Amino acid sequence: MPIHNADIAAAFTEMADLLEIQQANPFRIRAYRNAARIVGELAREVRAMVERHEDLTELPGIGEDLAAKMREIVDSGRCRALDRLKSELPPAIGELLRVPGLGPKRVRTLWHELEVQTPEQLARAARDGRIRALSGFGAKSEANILKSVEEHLSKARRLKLATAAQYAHSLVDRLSAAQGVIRVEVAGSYRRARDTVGDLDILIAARAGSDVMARFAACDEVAQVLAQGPTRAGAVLKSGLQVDLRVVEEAAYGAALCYFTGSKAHNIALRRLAQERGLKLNEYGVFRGRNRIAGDSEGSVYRALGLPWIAPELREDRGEIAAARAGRLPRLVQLGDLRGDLHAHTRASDGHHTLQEMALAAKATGLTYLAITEHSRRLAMARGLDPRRLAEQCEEIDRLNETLSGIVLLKGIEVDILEDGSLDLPDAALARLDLVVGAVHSHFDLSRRKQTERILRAMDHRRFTLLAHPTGRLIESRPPYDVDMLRLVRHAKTRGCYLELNAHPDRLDLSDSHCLIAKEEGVLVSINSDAHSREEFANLRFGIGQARRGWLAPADLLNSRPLAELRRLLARNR
DNA sequence: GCCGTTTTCGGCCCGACTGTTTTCAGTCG
Repeated sequence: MPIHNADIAAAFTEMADLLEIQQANPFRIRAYRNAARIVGELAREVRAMVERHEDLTELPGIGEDLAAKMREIVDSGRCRALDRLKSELPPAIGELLRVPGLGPKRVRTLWHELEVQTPEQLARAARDGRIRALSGFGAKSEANILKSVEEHLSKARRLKLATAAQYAHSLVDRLSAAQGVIRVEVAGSYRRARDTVGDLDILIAARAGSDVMARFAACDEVAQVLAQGPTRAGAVLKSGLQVDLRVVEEAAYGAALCYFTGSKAHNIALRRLAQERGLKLNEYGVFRGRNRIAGDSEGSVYRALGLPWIAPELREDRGEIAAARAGRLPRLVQLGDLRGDLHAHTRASDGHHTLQEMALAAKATGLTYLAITEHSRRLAMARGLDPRRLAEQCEEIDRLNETLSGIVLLKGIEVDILEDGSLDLPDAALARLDLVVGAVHSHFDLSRRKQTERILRAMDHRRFTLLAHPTGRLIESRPPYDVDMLRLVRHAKTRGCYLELNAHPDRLDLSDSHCLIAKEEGVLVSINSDAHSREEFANLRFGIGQARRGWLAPADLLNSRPLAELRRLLARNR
């Protein structure tokens, strides 16, 4: 089986877990965790780099040792150092570190004293009352551990960004109304627009004596308060979502926002930068000795470190600090940069509104053109169009365009890419369309080679313009199909076609790192809603968030172009 | 284990909260 970056990342994470339980040098552990993150987010396949004898130590955080381990994993599928560690420790003990409240020390104690090696054994030990007798533990710890391990076993999943947004809005409204509150903002991975969030981090600037903490604890959504101090609190909502609250004075708001937004890796890099300049950065500000020299706004914090402000979506320690230093941060795309949307459905297939209703909704969203792209006949479930119905819709669009103002409908199709890479409609049916959006809706489990070649072949079709949701993933429910994205991107470049960033919050496909590949290879991306109803144009904002995480600027997009330029770009490969 | 406009050795981010601790260790973010 070929080795993918995720396999290497998993091996390094396991190394870190096991080393942590062995109480190895914490910086060595960090090096493995850091490497796991770097490899996991890497746009290019390590396997391909090894085959081309590229120098892996060029990657940040990868030195001679880790490079050798990466080569070993690629070549043999194994890592002897990891095997050795696994032979010294119970095989699955790293899993215990995932239980909240347990760190390496406690896991080690539980293992040595009670022979606990799995979450199931941990739950049993807690129920039997054996944990409270251990030194450093007590009845309260035992109860907490039981609760967390039971939750862990029932698998608390991450929430999709759009779902978290609903809870976030309601909490922010509630907390804003508390006495003495000046500002409220959701920070964390939510603010960085990650596609899923594990918890909500809410930051509040408040005057002394504010009752916001008490208000928070008394919110009716709160199921359980986990921790509560004067400046910090944590709670679990009835929905299962965890919320962490932090209250700061106004003068420290910017530093706290920065700290609470993360990512952790970005924060560490910033603090190191502060150190180099003889400064100290914490959540209260930037300090020279005891003097706070910045902290009321994020801008002041970055300025004190000699940097321009960095957008939250870039704060992943993926080169943004170096780019900021060099004055080379991209001007990230914003919702207002979108001129149109190239993927939407109506009642003709599985949408809920008429052509006219969709056109007016798109116009109200601020768009100037909208491509109607129904499913093709193979997707019978979605009432996919055959050539006759497609021709009828084209005529209807022509008629409607004569009456519309401020918005132009484009004629398109979301045609199925069949298993062999051919398209689900004949050439003649596609010929009169403004664009042909191709999509994979079946045979998700082909081998990487077959899946890749299937899509390459579809791109070879002279009418093909845009690849919809390129990996087919459904967040938290269906993994992406196995495909060589770099090859797809390069082929799109030579064929003069484009890639979609599907903005539906269940998809967000292209992902952020795939956007980076497209940008580097010079292939334009179209951020499309895939709207099946008028309301779903609002999803475009999630696509914008993902595009910003992928460093995309307006110039990297297809649908930031005015209609005339778009038409030229669509015609390029005809 | 990585890294280097002081360095190939000696650093490596910083603080809050909990529980069990009588002064702090462990965990978390």
